[in-house]
Amino acid sequence: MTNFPEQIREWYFQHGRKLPWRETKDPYKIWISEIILQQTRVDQGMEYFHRFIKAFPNVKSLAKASETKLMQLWQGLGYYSRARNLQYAAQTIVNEHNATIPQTYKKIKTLKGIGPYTAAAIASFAYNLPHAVVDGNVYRVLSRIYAKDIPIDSSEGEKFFSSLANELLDKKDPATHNQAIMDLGALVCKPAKPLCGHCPVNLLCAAFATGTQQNYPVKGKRITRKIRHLNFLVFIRNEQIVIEKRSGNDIWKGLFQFPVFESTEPFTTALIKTHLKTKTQLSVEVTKLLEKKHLLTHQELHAVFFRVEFTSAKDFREWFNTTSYETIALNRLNKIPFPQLIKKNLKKLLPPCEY
DNA sequence: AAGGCGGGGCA
DNA sequence: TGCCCAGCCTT
Repeated sequence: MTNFPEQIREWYFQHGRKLPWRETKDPYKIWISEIILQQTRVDQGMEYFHRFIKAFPNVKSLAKASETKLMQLWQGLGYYSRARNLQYAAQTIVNEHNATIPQTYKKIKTLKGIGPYTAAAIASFAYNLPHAVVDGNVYRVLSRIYAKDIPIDSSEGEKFFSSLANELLDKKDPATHNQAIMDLGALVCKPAKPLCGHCPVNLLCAAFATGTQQNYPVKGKRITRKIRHLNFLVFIRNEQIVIEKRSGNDIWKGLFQFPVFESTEPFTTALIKTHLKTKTQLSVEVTKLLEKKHLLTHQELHAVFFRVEFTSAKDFREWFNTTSYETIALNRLNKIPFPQLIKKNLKKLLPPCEY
């Protein structure tokens, strides 16, 4: 296996991807790209990267950004805690590191949102330090080459593949080596239908030798989807619509939504009406606008949108003043960061209007 | 050690 | 539909 690094290095120079964050040694840009690319495909993250760097070209501008602006730039990318942690880390860098990104693996890893993978990525790409990256690509490549049955999502697996990756690492050029093994995973050693005929290390691969590529990597945990029923209430008055910001330890933290009631069973229009009457002591008209099933990795959301109308403006004001909701003009809705579930259905939910 | 966190692409 | 993606944080 001694020539593994040479083989993938050679292959990388010929077939590797040209990516904007590879054209620079600026640790800030590399950091941003790595956070965006956590659990995110390169294609999906590309535009976000450009917009983000344009809006926040350096650590200081990111540190002092408004939360809304931040979430707006992240809107649609998912895993929103990444954005909040990113800003938290930027503030740490400004306050404790003189606005300079730390230059050792250990110090980099103490920053919020930076784990073993991202610390190794920044350390190697920006400073050429000898730390092997271990991401989904690396797990797949190494587990196939060695036909290793240890589940990659166990602590034993993490330890095994991390130390293996570091043994194989080309210490003379860690940056290129790390890029090479990840590109090999992304372009050739793909999850389904790997292109083993084009693989520079197929003769070293135990899985290829036995035709068992599909058996690797081995995973232990199963994903189960939790079913939730979200009943969104659409209140509109005088070209204003009621919204609220999501908080707590739940999905979409920091994004906005319409007032919502969650239920264990589907809610009907009548149930919503009763529910509101108990809660507000006021009578309202309720009409169902739209039903949508929305899948997340770990949750199956059944969303129903209801239009709610108070019989009088006075009632609306009295009710509204007892809540912690906000209102926003309909024509300013595009400034508000919403989850994709809401963003994608705005046109169907609202009266014709310029948004 | 386990569970939670988005959204999109692909077979 | 299920799996995967340049993973990490909290409990």
